Amino acid sequence: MPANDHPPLWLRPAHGTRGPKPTHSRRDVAVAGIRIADAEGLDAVSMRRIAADLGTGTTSLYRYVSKKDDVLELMTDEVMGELRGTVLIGNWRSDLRTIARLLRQTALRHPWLATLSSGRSNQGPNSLWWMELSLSVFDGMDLSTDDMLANLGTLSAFVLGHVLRELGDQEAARRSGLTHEQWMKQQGVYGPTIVNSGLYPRFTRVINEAETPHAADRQNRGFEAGLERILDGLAAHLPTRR
Amino acid sequence: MPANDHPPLWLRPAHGTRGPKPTHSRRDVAVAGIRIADAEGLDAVSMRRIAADLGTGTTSLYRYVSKKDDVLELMTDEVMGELRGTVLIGNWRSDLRTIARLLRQTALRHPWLATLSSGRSNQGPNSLWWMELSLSVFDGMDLSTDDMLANLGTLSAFVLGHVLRELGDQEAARRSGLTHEQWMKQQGVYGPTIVNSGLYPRFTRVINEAETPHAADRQNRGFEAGLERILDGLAAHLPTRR
DNA sequence: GCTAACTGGGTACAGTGTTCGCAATACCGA
DNA sequence: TCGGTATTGCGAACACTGTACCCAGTTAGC
Repeated sequence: MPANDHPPLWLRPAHGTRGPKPTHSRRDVAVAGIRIADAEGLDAVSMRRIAADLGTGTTSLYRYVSKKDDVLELMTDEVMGELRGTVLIGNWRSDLRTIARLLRQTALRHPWLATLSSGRSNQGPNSLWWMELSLSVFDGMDLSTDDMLANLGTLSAFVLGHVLRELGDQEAARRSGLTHEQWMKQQGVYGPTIVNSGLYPRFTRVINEAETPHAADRQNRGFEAGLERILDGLAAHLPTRR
Repeated sequence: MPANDHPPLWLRPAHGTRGPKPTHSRRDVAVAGIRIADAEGLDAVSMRRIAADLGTGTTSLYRYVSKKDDVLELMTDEVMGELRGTVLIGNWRSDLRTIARLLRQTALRHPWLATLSSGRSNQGPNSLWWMELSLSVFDGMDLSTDDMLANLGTLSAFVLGHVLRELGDQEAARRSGLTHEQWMKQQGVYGPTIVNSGLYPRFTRVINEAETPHAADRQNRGFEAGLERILDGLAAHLPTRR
């Protein structure tokens, strides 16, 4: 058992009672990190950079946080705070749809969020609040906790996976300076090679037909379609009503 | 349009025809990277480390590859090669199930794979072959390419998302030196705080009931259950048979 | 055989996260 | 009111990272 040398972030008091009052707060650190990540990507978020934006010394940040991962956790939970105020109407299908859409929108607004929340699950107050709200969808239905978690897990796995692919496509298109259609059409100069090889007839067809109209909101429609299919699938195994 | 200073990996010839024969191959580099990543995690994969394992100079690697991202792409495609030889039986539901399971098993065997394939889509020959195989599931059904992509997208988004969560849980448990049950039960010493706060009654119930028997294969059952629900959902919108 | 292309690899540079030590500060108990 | 002590801010330093640049040695094509 490799004893953690640092106690978990959310257990440690934000600051002591003895010495001088801290100049900033954990929230300041999180907000600065979010601003940088939104504007320049997650890679631009470094301790030195955050400190510079905050106008403080680099290693002063370690008074608020014991490792960089803590900063990322703070950022994640701060963003999850944007979901506070969400109200559900009491119909599981409609509520799960709302949850999925809000999650996606938040993740698209902060393109680094999905990457971060891929791995570890956040324990911050806002994340816990969101978890609690999500669980409340099943209030009154007679489900085991395992079933509730399985349902939520399936849904959020879909949302997470879908958003990650959306963002991947966006970045690929952006970094080649092409629109989605142009990019699909020639796959970054690689397309012709794929087509000409003759090895991938079906994929070739996908490339060639990639110029359907209104492709701008293809992602939206793809998400909505997938979401409905998932809700259909869940419905088949859930009590009929509530 | 930020012109790419480096041509795409798969377009450049692996080596020239003029000078001395290269000592190693791209494949050697990929395999070395995979060995390191499997054994010590993705963070342990550095250019210096790969070079050391290969018994060559660090910067010599840049004869095979123009940036580290290329190495990661090579690693991904090499692993996708493990899926060659997959045979489908011609029933879409059964075939999609096979695809999802194989994808998950591969991603669990190489815990870094899901993280990598989150973002950009791989263009390597093995990845293309797998894409082609996946598309072949819909042979004979009369689907638009958009529908085919939407279906595959929903499925693979679920697999990716689910595997990422599995791996996240595994690592969280491993890094705290606890079993999944113990970890769920006390959330790394944080659980009691959550419970005592009284703010999260539903989540508290989840924590308290987290000690169901046979929890070892909970992930397996969760995956299979979610998978079937997704297939159910797809079935509702697909032509009846093939 | 000569030239041009190519490979191997050392050096160097600008970053990174994080530990350590020290001065300044402000609360707590006496 | 006055130490004593916990706490903050922060510069210096360390061990890393990816990779651009350079040069020597090697081989294929003309």
